[in-house]
Amino acid sequence: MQKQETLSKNQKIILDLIEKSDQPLKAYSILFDVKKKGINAPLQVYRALNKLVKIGKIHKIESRNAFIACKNSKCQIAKATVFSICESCEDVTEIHDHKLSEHLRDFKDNKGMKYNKYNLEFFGLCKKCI
Amino acid sequence: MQKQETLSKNQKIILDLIEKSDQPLKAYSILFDVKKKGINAPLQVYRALNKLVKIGKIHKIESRNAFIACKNSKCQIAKATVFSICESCEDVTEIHDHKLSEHLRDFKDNKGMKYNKYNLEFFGLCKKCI
DNA sequence: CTTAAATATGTTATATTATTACACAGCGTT
DNA sequence: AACGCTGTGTAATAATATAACATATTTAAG
Ligand SMILES: [Zn+2]
Ligand SMILES: [Zn+2]
Ligand SMILES: [Zn+2]
Ligand SMILES: [Zn+2]
Repeated sequence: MQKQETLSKNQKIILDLIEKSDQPLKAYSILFDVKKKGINAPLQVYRALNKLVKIGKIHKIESRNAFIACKNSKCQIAKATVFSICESCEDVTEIHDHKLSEHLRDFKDNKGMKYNKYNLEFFGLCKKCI
Repeated sequence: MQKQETLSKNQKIILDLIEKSDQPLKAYSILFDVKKKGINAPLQVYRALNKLVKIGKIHKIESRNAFIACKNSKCQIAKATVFSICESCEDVTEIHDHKLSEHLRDFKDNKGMKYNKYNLEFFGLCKKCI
């Protein structure tokens, strides 16, 4: 809650909207929804989104070009994200699995690369859609 | 090599191009390069790309909207991809790590979801860029 | 061999996603 | 006051991807 206070007007408006949705929102759908609040241009949305991603308040679902709020209060994990995505209903859930996180955090390739971030997306069918 | 034979003309042209590059190519850069071969429209490129992704000859790097050839001869793993991406020079490498693959293959969430695919992207700095 | 289904092609137009460029405002530091 | 930093507003445009339609080619079945 400490960073929340420092958000700007546009950032707050857009974060509020994303947090109210339990599913990912697309940039232009966000734009449509916030026009009534005086945000008129794509760039205003993208600027806020970029900032919110950067500080870990939201995550981008890369395979869907959509943005979802992070529910994890201790989210220093903007840099370590795992999602499950239903390919039928498009339901997206953020996964927090300690064991999996450990494995990913500790992963070393054989090229001497230094990792500071990862994003993992699982695809399949959710309970409802099986 | 058995599936290669069944590729169509456009699919072959585009796969050849991608295989000659060791780095991911973007759709419109592919389009530019294959114009001399009579492929004139984005849709012709995207159709070939979609097919090649589907049969595992290439993979899409989701965070970059780019396509890279799969070098793994036994690539039934179109549905289980891991990449390392250098955020400085944008070098991309496909990772085949047995242990990691096992963990990902065996991963079960607590929602009863049935996975059939995953994509993992590691970000950081490669040896050259550190 | 004929027919039907499935796959691929070519073309035009359009939708969707994202950034560049420019002008300026507010705030804290020096 | 001058500067750096972050944010805003606006217009224009770039980059990525798909819809819709007409036609051709390959494959599989009858
Ligand atoms: Zn999160
Ligand atoms: Zn579902
Ligand atoms: Zn591969
Ligand atoms: Zn590098």
